[in-house]
Amino acid sequence: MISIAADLAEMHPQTLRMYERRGLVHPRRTAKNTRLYSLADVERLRRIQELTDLGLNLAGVERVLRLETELTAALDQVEALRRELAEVTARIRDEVRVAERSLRHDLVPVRSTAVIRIDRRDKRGQ
Amino acid sequence: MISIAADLAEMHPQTLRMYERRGLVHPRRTAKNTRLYSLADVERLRRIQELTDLGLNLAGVERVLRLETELTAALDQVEALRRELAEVTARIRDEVRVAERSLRHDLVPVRSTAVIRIDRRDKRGQ
DNA sequence: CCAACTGTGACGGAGCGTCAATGTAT
DNA sequence: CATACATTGACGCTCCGTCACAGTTG
Repeated sequence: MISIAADLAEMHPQTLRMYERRGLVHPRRTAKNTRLYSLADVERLRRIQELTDLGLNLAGVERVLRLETELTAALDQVEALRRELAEVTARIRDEVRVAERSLRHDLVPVRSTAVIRIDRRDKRGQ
Repeated sequence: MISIAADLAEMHPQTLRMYERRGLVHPRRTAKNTRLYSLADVERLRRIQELTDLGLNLAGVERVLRLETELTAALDQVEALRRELAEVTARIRDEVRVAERSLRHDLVPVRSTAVIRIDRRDKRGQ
């Protein structure tokens, strides 16, 4: 299995063994100690090659890979929070509109203070 | 100025010059071409030393530093969004409470539908 | 003239990829 | 027996930190 993984990643098998020894990849092992590389492993190997081609050290590659995962996680979190915030603001706007309409229609003889207050919040919320 | 910077960073002046040539640090220059290191530069030098002590390549150091700034920016953004979201939810809760109170106090003979609708939103909002 | 800066060139150690040798299982 | 895997040792190449030398400036 290491030969085809090396072929897919365009690297020497020895290099793959070295990377495993350094803890950069963790291929599965068969019962008879043969390395088994998953497609994710091969993909990681290609990523390692990109970084080493840029002149990166193996230690640097390791740290960069870890930082990249942290960064993508943080960016995903930013995206999720953005969506949540947009959803909440949209909901409050609908909320205000519904409340306003119900007040206007159902409670015609109301004192105008409550309605005015809600209107101001709506503008500020944008 | 390079000598005291090297002393503060516990590195050889030649190393500092090399780092500048590689673009890792950008010390200011005096009129007569002498390097001037700010405290931020020295701090960056110490960070570089930490990474190289971990076995990092210079290319790796460069990339790691860039990734770290991106990561901290993303984390700061996460923090800001979190705060904003908390603020918005808190404001909508106050909003509902104020509206509810004004309805209860000012408009006693109201049809109860509007009040009930607002109450449900408040619980869901948590 | 000395001290400290600038630059460039060279040397030694370490990391890394590859090759070679040897052993084992299919 | 041939093939593919495993491990280990050794060889070059490059990177990097340091030293050495030469030129400027205060």
